[in-house]
Amino acid sequence: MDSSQLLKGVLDLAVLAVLADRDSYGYDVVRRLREAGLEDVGDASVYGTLRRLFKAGALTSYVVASDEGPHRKYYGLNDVGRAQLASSATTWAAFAATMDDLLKELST
Amino acid sequence: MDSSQLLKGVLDLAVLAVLADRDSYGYDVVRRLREAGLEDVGDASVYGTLRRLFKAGALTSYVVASDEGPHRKYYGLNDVGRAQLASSATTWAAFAATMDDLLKELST
DNA sequence: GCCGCTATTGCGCTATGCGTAGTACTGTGC
DNA sequence: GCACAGTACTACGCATAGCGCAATAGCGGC
Repeated sequence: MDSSQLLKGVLDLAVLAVLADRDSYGYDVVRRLREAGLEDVGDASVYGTLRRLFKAGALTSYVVASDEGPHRKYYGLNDVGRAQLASSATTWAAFAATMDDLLKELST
Repeated sequence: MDSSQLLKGVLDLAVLAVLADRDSYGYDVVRRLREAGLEDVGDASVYGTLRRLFKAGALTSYVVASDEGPHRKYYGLNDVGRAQLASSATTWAAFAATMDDLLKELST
């Protein structure tokens, strides 16, 4: 849980944040992240993150059939996920503030 | 130069920011980063980052003898480094703003 | 039947940050 | 004079994350 996790683990946070809004499936998570501004996220990264979070016990999962294509594997937050989201969000905020401080001194 | 670099490459930015203030050597960079709030940075990571940035042509380097220990390898920004700092800082700001937006929606 | 869109999985690559160990120089205390 | 702590750097190997790419598969339109 040190901030080093944050250095690479921002995707986890982003994915959790998206799922907090509502349950979603991989393809849709990718779309929503890109719409939110993370245009460079690879689909494989998101699928990997979802599987990792699920394996870590932070997500629920259920499959839903679709009329417009193959089945969709929905993911949703459970209590563990919500806790992780809250704690990661806090860590992120602190880290971002630290970085902003560091960069702010450039102008002075 | 996509934002994916940022996901892991924040250390580069932090190191460049510290060096922008004044020339410095590895051991000192570590100290200053920790004082700035990045308490968990490993020394090996910083040394590695410095060597990588130097190899990439973003830093100058010169050795200075010291009275209080072994020699110090000082690093300083050159034009390439300053350009990289500026561009990374911009990318970081955009990325951080995006993440903050994503997280802000949690409360609504 | 083929193409494009939706949707997921698997494999291998690379870079990064980290831990640990090792080298080496200085000043202090015994 | 030597062990030791603090300073300063290097080298080796590890784990992991995100990425690119290919494969699979269902659907609708031409």
